[in-house]
Amino acid sequence: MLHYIPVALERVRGFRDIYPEESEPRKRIFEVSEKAAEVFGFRKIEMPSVEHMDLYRIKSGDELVSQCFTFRDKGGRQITLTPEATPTVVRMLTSRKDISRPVRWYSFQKYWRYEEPQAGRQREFYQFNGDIFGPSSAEVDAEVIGLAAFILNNLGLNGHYRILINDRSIMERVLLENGIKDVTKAFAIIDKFKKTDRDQFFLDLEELGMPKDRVRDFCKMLEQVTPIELSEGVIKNVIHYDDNDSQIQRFLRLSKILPSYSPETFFLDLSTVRGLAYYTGVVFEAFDVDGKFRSILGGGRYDNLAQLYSGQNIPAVGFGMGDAILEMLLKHTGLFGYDKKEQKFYVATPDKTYYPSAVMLATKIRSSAIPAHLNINERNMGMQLKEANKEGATDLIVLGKQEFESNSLTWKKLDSGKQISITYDAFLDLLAKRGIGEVAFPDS
RNA sequence: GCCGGGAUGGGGUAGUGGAUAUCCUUGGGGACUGUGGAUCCCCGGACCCGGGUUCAAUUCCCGGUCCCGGCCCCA
Repeated sequence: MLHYIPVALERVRGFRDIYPEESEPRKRIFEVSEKAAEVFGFRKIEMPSVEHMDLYRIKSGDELVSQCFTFRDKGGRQITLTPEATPTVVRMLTSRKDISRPVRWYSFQKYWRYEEPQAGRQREFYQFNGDIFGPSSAEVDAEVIGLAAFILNNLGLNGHYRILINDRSIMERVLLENGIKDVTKAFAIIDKFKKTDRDQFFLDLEELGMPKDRVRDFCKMLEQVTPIELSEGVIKNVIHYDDNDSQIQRFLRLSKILPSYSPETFFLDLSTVRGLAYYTGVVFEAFDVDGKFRSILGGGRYDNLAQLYSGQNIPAVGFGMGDAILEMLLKHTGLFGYDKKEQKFYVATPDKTYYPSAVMLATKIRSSAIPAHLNINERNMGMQLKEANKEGATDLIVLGKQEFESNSLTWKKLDSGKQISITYDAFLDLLAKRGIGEVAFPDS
């Protein structure tokens, strides 16, 4: 007697089952992102699902460490499921000294975080990651940010999102000019600007040393979101610089390049600073235009991280993009579909005696990369027709006694109902000739 | 880790301190042994778990679990 234990079959909290209805549209996210990265010249890397805990202790705070899925291996080492890509990518890069630069790498894999699940946040998620290591020009920044936009545009999201851009090195100077000493702390506060109550925000800034009479103007400045090509006007108002100021010139150059990747997509937003401590230059974040969701992707320049891990000085810029918000946004905008209308055969067998011949035929069709279903149940012809429709077949082949004896096939288009008889060899001929398209139906 | 709201077949739901728990859908089978998505018929399938109150709990109370959302955080 078999007993079943219902409790043991429950899904683990924060993890999700993905059925074909979801998995198929999701496939588009992966295909589009990876294809985009490849046409930009990025090459794919694959990373382990586990790392030594110490890899994250080096650069991250207790927060991240406390969110890790950790365990001890049989040798007592502390191991964790990877919570993010960057440390591993940097580890992989610095442990190989023979790789020529610039290095363009992308990856798209699973990560784990032990935190409370909520909208767009699970304990297991996929993240796309794209980075360029080596040169640190504005052109490199632009290429990475351009890739982010290219992916979203190719998913059909053009006009549904915008990418907010800022530069931390410039912001740092702005803050210093406004009397703030602890810049890191200020970044953390500004990062929450959009969520914080205005009066509280004023107090926080004053506490960090900003004179009372500056606070209001500073706030106004943070509220502005300006098309990136108009950056110069904004920057002139917030900081003193001359023509030899390389940081400023670099950012202005970036703002001239970006619109060529995608017009009306990029905006200067001084309140975008990102919470992470290790960003050193440009930072950026993509949001849906309605502001309904959390950020779709985020990244920036992190020139010091390789130094921290290995002593090597390797400038870097990159971004990460999770699957969850993207999926929510695609659903919201009606773009979460995958109706690839491709040809699909159903091979019906009124008489199971000839089933082996049907298999041979299906194998020929399948070898041409066209899906073919076989009638693997005991069913009468009526049921087989119904099943063919249900499975989304476009074409029906009948292979029974009549066909077998005359060395032919009955071929029916399911949308029009048109039906012909064709010799087996003629069909194979059409199959062999089909190029990229469908197997042509000889319309009389 | 903290806060709020939930939980009835696979999905969506109705309802109840007591009797065979409602309806729709999905799924399986048939009407239909060589040709259509329809229709009709039949079948399967649920009160999250544990404790308490009660003669009696799916219903009321408490705890847990999970789900949804928020906080923290956002690499």
